[in-house]
Amino acid sequence: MSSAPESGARRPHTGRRRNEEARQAILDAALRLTAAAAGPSAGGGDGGAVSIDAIAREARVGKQTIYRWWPSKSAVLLDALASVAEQQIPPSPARGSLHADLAAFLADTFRAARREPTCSVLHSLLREAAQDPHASELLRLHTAARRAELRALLAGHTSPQAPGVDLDLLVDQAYGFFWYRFLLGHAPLDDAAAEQLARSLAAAATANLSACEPA
Amino acid sequence: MSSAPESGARRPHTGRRRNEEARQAILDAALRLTAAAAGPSAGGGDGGAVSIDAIAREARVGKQTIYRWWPSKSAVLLDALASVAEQQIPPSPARGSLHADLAAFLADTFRAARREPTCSVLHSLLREAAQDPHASELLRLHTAARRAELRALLAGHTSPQAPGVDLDLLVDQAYGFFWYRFLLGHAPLDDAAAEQLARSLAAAATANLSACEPA
DNA sequence: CGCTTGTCGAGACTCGACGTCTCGTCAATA
DNA sequence: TATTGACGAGACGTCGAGTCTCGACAAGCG
Repeated sequence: MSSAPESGARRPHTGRRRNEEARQAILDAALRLTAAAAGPSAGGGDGGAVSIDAIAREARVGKQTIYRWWPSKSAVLLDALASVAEQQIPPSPARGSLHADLAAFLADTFRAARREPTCSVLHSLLREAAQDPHASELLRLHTAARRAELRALLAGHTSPQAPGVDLDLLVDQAYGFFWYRFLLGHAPLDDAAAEQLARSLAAAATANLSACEPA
Repeated sequence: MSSAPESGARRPHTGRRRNEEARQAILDAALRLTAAAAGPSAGGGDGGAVSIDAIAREARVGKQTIYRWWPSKSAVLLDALASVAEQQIPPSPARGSLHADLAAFLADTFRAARREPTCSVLHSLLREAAQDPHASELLRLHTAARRAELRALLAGHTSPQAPGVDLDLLVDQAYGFFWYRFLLGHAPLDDAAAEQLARSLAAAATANLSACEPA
């Protein structure tokens, strides 16, 4: 994440400066290769493995230059994703009903995850997260902001402190659904799915703590 | 999966037979090592990487003996998991309310995933699934039965063919929630979580297609 | 009994990736 | 101008996957 390390105690910073072009080249190469490895023909985008060596070669950069600024491949991918995601997801729209806001939020999320190179990078990130607890932590931190957005959206629509409704539970239902389908690919993550999921979550959120037994 | 390959056209089967002890030793070694690699002290159970070489060494078996019968490490782990899961999850209990049945089902699932060596093996499986589409397919197939159980449970309680309620959506919400928390580990998968998730899903299932706008 | 077939344990082998290390070079500061 | 530190390039050690070969062994068949 921290591609610009904390200069901490205001060091005089003698010596050669960091090459900004190299940084961009590395990030771009990571995006390009990850998307390409997903298969130029197959649109699946499962993000075939991309090695650090390949990124360095593609970026015309020494491998050490990567390891000097990023602790792991996950960190590089996360930075690369951040450089793309800035102009990916539109800001939260006007406030309508809970169901409408939810549907819009989820549809935006799903749509961003369908686009390249985001799709392939997310796959690679998921792979790293499953492998390395440290990468898992990084991914958690990186998605925390978006999670908080969803949580705030839910909180803004439910009755204040309605007991029996755990917002974190709903957030995990939403993002769990997303990552689950994203990983397994057994069902689509399209606008229809976003719409249905929004309806389901809205129903769960509004049914506060009333006993749910239909009989 | 097919540790007993299709004999197909009824071959006469000349030559030495498969060593059943070796098969068991491999499965046991896979379970033992995966659980051990998770950290004997730390109860996290994130399932540190276990190599095929290590399994072969632990099982006192040639590496080729593993590759002869299983196509990949995932297949070995899946078989090992299956040999454990048989006596892990109790059969579906008596039918009560939707909420009660759901809570019982989820609690059983979560509980099984907390036990060793299941926990570590699931982590390894998740890692493999994220890496290799083929492993992902294997995992999907292996969990299909349990998914179908949950789907049947839901179908048995909801009004027949209630429009607007997509059972697959609910199943993905449940299992997505499970895998999401299992991967990230940011929140517990305990009985309380199962109870809350059951309530949320039951609410979503019973609120059929009525417009969910509270306003 | 031998011959054939196919598995067994063991280990050497290639291949690819990770991460470290060392060059000689180059830019910026002091 | 000397020092400092990033730069490209690439060698290196390590590890795991998967393949291959080897001699030994166990079954069926003639």
